[in-house]
Amino acid sequence: MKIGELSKKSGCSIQTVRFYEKQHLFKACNRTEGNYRIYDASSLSTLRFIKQCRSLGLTIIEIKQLLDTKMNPDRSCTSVNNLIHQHMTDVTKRIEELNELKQTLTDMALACSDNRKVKECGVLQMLEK
Amino acid sequence: MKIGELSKKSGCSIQTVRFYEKQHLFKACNRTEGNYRIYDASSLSTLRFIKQCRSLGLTIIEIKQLLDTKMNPDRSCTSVNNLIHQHMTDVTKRIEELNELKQTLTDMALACSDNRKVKECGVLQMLEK
DNA sequence: GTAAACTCTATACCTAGTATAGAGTCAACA
DNA sequence: TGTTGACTCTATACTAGGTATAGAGTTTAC
Repeated sequence: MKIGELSKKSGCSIQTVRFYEKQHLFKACNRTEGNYRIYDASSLSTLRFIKQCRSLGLTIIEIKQLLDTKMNPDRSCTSVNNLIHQHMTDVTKRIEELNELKQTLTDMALACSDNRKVKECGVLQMLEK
Repeated sequence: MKIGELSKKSGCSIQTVRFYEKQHLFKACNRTEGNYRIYDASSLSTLRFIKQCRSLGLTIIEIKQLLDTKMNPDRSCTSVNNLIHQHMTDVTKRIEELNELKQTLTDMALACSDNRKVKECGVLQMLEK
């Protein structure tokens, strides 16, 4: 199949597919005589794998490592587990940070109301500190 | 004071200060004969205001709007309140997304353990789907 | 006088794409 | 056979919010 079909089936845009190729994440198996990229079913499943990883927030470098790891089915999968655990830690930390931020924003919102003037604005006063 | 002192007092790096200037967020009041930027106490408080806003996750454009608003002390501060409320909505949404992501990662981590081989890896199997 | 510390501009780089421009390719239809 | 439209190609620029140089000039202290 050509890139347009792959794009539709995978849900990645054409530019994204070409971008992944430039990042050495994912390569077309062949080209036509007119220089069009050609993909097969396994290209599609790799691209779906990549998409799934991206939706988890894994970076391109991490996905590259996972794809490398998949090339050696008999090795230990410890690095995969470590990656997921580390990522969970990061996400947990980020959630905590955002919860603190939300609290600050809530306090800030309570400090003012509409119908005030800029010079009396409780939000701006909090931002001065 | 010169940029190094401002940087230390504000906690923003020198490059960041110059970057904000290039973004028309913040300008040195003067230059020395040798073309060094000169700042005063009000520069410092503005920069602290900017830093505070950034720590809340406001964008540079939003901060620019806030700084503009502050120039007109007698106008209504409704836009400031709206900005904070919108930002709270965004943060809340992001927290929800990250909580879902965390759940997915947790399920994934449970699907495998160390001491398995890549071809048996529960994480990789989940990523294939 | 000179060495160290500081500052200047300009440019490139980062992530993960997105959005063009301008050219080439291919299939269908008249 | 010509041509129209859909598709694809490469290359480049842009996004946000900085960070990190290179190479030059300035200031300060000894």
